[in-house]
Amino acid sequence: MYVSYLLDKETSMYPGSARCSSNNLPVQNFVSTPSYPDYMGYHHVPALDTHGQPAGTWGSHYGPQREDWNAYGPGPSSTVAAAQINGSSPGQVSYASADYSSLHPAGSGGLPPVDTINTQQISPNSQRHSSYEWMRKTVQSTSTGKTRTREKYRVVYTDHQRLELEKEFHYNRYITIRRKSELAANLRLSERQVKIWFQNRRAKERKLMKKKMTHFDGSSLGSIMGPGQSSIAEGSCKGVLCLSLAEGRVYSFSFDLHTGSMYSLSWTLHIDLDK
DNA sequence: TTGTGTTTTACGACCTCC
DNA sequence: GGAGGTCGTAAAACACAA
Repeated sequence: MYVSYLLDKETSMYPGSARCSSNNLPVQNFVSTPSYPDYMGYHHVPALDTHGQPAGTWGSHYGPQREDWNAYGPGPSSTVAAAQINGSSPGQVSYASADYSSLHPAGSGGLPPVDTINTQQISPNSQRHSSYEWMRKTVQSTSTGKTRTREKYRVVYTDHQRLELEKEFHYNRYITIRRKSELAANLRLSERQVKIWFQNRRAKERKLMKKKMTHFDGSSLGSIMGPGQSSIAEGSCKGVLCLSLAEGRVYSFSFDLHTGSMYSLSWTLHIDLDK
């Protein structure tokens, strides 16, 4: 098990999204990249790769929940529970998907009938969606043949869906086919939606990292450095040094060569508690 | 309230890999 | 050839200042 500690003296460098300020569940503020500046260095833990197991909770997959996530209430303890508490909006419920249909054949006992779910019970966001009948089917919206929903083409995922996706992403930036299937079933999304969400999430991370690097010295460092590597941006007085001082411990220092003093310090510590 | 900028879903084009 | 990757982009959803 890895424990990651993050210290960032320049918090302004990684402002959290204020997007959810009106929500009770500011999901992105604790799981998005800004909160994990060393996301790219997050190590996959094979020992915990129990993705082949039946879909369960974050806890069962990854051990104890992060304290940060407690505010979001207990995670689903089973597929059914997930469906019951994920606050699936009418939008998700009604989403027409071949993947979803294959996972949830009519009459199967896995999930309660859509109509029996109180879709307003968990997510504050759900209140935003009054009616999504338009999502029941897609139409060829344009002469180009593009498949779009009748009037709109994008649903807003519930906080719970985002949370679970973020947790999965935090664990592994690339989702396995099996895990994708489980997650899709748990969150009542199609596998395609999960796949695209991960693609978009990786794109977001790259964007943030690029932004971070640009902010760092006014020019891109070009790549993410691994342990033992260092880099000084050309024409810049600032640099970054990544050191692997001890097995399992990675320190990343940012410094200002102009003054010779640290202008900021951030480090990440990975400890393999199983060793 | 409204205008504007940002973020979030979703898609198409193109590429690589098996 | 299909699946899944990145990249770029459209448009809805959202936040927030004026």
